[in-house]
Amino acid sequence: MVKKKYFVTIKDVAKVSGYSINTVSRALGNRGYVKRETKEKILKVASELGYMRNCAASALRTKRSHIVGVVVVDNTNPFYAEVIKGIELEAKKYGYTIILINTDRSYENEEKAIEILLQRRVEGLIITAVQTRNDDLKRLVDEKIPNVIIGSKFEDLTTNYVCSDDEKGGYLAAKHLLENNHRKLLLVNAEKYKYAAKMRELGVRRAIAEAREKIELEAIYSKDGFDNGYDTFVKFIEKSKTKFEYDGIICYNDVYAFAVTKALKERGIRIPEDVSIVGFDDIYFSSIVEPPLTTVRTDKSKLGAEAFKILMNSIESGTVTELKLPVELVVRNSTIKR
Amino acid sequence: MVKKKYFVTIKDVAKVSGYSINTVSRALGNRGYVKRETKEKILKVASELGYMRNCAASALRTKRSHIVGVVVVDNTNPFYAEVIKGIELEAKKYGYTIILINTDRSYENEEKAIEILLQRRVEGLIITAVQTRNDDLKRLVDEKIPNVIIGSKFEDLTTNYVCSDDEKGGYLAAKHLLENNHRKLLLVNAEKYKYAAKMRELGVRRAIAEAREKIELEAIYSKDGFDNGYDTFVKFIEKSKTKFEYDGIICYNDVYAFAVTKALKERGIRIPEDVSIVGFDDIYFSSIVEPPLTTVRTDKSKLGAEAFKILMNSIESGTVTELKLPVELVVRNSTIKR
DNA sequence: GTGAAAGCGCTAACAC
DNA sequence: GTGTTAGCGCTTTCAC
Repeated sequence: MVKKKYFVTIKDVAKVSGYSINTVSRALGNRGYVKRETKEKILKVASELGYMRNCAASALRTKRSHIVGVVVVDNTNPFYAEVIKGIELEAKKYGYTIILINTDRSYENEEKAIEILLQRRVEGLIITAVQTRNDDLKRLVDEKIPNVIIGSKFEDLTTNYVCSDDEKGGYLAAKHLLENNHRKLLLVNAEKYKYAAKMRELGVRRAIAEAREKIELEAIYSKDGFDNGYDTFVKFIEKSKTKFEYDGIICYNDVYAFAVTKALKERGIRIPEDVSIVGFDDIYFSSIVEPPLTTVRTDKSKLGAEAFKILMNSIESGTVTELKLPVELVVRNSTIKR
Repeated sequence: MVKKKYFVTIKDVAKVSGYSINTVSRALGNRGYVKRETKEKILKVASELGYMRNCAASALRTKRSHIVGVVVVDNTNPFYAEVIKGIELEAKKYGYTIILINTDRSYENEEKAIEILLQRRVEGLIITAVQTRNDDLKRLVDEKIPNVIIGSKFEDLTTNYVCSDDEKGGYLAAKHLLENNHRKLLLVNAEKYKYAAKMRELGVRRAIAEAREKIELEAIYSKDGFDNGYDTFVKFIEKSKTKFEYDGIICYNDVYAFAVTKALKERGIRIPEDVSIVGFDDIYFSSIVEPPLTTVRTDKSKLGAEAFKILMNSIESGTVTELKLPVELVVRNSTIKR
């Protein structure tokens, strides 16, 4: 057995300093009236003894854990990774820490994650939802447990939301291609049940509807991830026996764009000479790949930071906020004028 | 003020079920003797009332928080992201959760992170160290707080370590180039104070020492990250007025390799025709970029999972473990026979 | 098998 | 300003 480390308690500090437990508690907690020199003496003793406050104990007493739960689909996804970073950094400023749980895209895991976090008495939850079901989230809302959903929205659920302006993003992507004389577009979208997929497609279609000329648009839908995107796209282009005829492809996100790029390159189709590609998110690697990817930039760490702030507000004052962060088109070399 | 949510306690369950607090506790905790039907009754009441155990309370009582602290340099770095995922997944299996803190490469932040986590009474810490100083880690070891260090090693610190076989990796990378008739090598390494950088270079030099022919090797050192790697490399090649003359480049990791690739492409130097490039880590994007990167694969999520298991052992039995995970050369198209 | 009582480390209410 | 007391929700002796 490892030699158990015993921590110094305020009781120890009280004994050594000669003050009562209570006075020590107040001195250490910067709260209530304590004579300045008393406080200094206590602080000195505390630091000499190596006192370290026990958060579990004070959480139990005050009913505030200063922990928030963060539930994401996959922390290795560059998008979520940035979001997490934003949350963590902001939380630090408020004296909060985060417990992170991955759901790996499974509703059951999401449910379990929430359960675990509630047992830990997190003060609130920030969730990037799996989106296949949302009973677990409904329950959160019903039980008035502060939460904010990042990146999606449920019509049947009134709660805090933070997302990017996906519709606008889709619009900008399509507009960019149209302005550069693309006429046959392909949308490689994520599955339709996803809120962001729906909104991005809506934006794309709005841009097309606004166009004076006749624009062709085809849409295909793929499960998440590079491999799924690749497979879906390859199947699609191999099904149509004719030569690849689109002059512009809008992808659900940058990872999809990488997958599409790979498939095209393998078939000798050049980017951007033969076909332009637009991504979404502007993850780190999008500026590095060849050709650098034109994409709709979302502010991922801000998404996280804002989510945290909104959560704090919700905890303090029960406010309900829906925030839509602006997006921005970043033109690089994967698109060209036709 | 938000309507405070009150949680059901075992006291409530006791009152409703008619049993004592204690019996309820035992029934719920699967511990001690409880008659089967009593237990069933209690479980039923608990679930009806929506009872949810308060971890903070039991942690206070049992002195086991079932939380481990995870301190990383940057959770968005694809390498660390995978490590975190490995830790989190393994922790879940053991009924543990993780609190994540980024240090952003600052020793002060690392120190603060550890302090915060100890206040939360985590049972142990898993740390990817900043490596510029290690007094904070020494203190952990001195105070017998279970910890494991991932990816580096301090000669003056006896504790648990998990890392990849960096020396072997460097060796494999260099060997691969040598076997393919490369004769003028460049090593674009990380800063020398980093353990992994040192070991990888050692491996590279061992391979060269074993070679029968005369091999030229130059080494340059760069701070971490794509931009730093790019700047350092560009400065290096622009300093030497002559034409770029290396036929093989070994990079500290894949991100460095991407940076080098970019700089070379911009100068019309072709990969692999003019120069071969080898990376390290095999992060997700290495197989996607053009050309797909030859690299030394490390098992990142396993690094995390093993670290967690070792931490558990250390907590339970005070064992001290040093684990070196095997690496493997993944040959792709960025290297070629000369 | 079950219950009563004490206490983990801390904070809050109320005396003094 | 400071001390006394009670109690957060749980587990752990130790009776019965």
